[in-house]
Amino acid sequence: MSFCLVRNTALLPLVPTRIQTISSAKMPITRSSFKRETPSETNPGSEGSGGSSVPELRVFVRRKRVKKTVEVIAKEVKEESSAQKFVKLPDIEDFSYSKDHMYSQSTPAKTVHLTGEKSLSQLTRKEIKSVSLSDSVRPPPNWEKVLEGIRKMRSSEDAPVDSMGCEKAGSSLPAKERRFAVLVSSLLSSQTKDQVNHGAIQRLLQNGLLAPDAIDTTNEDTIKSLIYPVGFYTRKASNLKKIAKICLSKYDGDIPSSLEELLLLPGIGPKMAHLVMNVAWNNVQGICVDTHVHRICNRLGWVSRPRTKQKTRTPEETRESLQLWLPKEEWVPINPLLVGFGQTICTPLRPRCAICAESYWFCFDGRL
DNA sequence: CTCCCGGAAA
DNA sequence: TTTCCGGGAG
Repeated sequence: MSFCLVRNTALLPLVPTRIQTISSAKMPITRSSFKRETPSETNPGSEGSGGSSVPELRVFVRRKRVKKTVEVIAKEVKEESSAQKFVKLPDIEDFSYSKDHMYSQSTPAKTVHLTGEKSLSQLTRKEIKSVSLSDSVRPPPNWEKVLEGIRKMRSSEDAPVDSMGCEKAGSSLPAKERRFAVLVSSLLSSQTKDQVNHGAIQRLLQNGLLAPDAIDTTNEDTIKSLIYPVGFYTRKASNLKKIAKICLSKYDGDIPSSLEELLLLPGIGPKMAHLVMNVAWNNVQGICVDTHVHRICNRLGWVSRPRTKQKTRTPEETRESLQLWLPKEEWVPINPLLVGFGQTICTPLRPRCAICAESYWFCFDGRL
């Protein structure tokens, strides 16, 4: 079953396959551009969320009018016929699902922005060839039950991430300082045990060095010795200085507020950038996928390489695959949940399947 | 794919 | 003693 957004954010089932052509007129495309179907008598609501599909929104764009968009489209889906290239449409504002409406049944699970100059809502009908919904991406069966089981296991066992996670950094500070603290904590936390990172942050804080101007004027060796023994402290000390300088010169002492700008900072890659967006800016651009999330999602069979059943090979692949079906309200909590689970039970080596409530039924990898 | 690094576990 | 754990960068 597919779903489609119509006016007033009502989410109604669509007939199974369909490409709707939007012709004529010059109005921007809106929710009401989608053909609306009344709920069918085949009780669409009774399906469990595990069985329902995630609509994959495809927009076919006319080639000449929107050059940049077409480039992106062509890059994403090479095997489509040259006549009709499409882009999977992610999280465009106008098309996001209303949170309180049938969220568990159908999920937007879209994150990649249309990277062209225009968002979907800015395209005119002339520029759009057609819009369709397909049901090609299905959430894994029973994912909600599995998640619930993991939550139960987590609530009875303490993981390092619970007390030391870097999202706790500087929680008592004013907003701007807090954001910087989160950024620094994220930077230091990579390749580092949570306790060690926590200690380093405390030492920086005690020395008043959790601020860009202070770091900028402090000797690199001093910083180095304060953050020791976090992993790769030498590189991190120098990255910290560079980041402080960038924050001061380009962002008025604040931290960058977009994913792209965060990624430009030395030592900040996709994992940390998403974490900082989530925690510091409270702006969910994507799932923060670290090695635990990567490993566990593959063990559970929750992610795969596009159009295959193969495991994903990198955290980035996992993130994209997971975002295709996981409801957005789970994007933030999934990280601490699975990290803790991965630290204590579903460990990379010798996972404790015997005490894992889910291993018998659901786990494909650490199976007994 | 390799390197960066310290500490913990095997 | 060796192996593993953690992201990013070249």
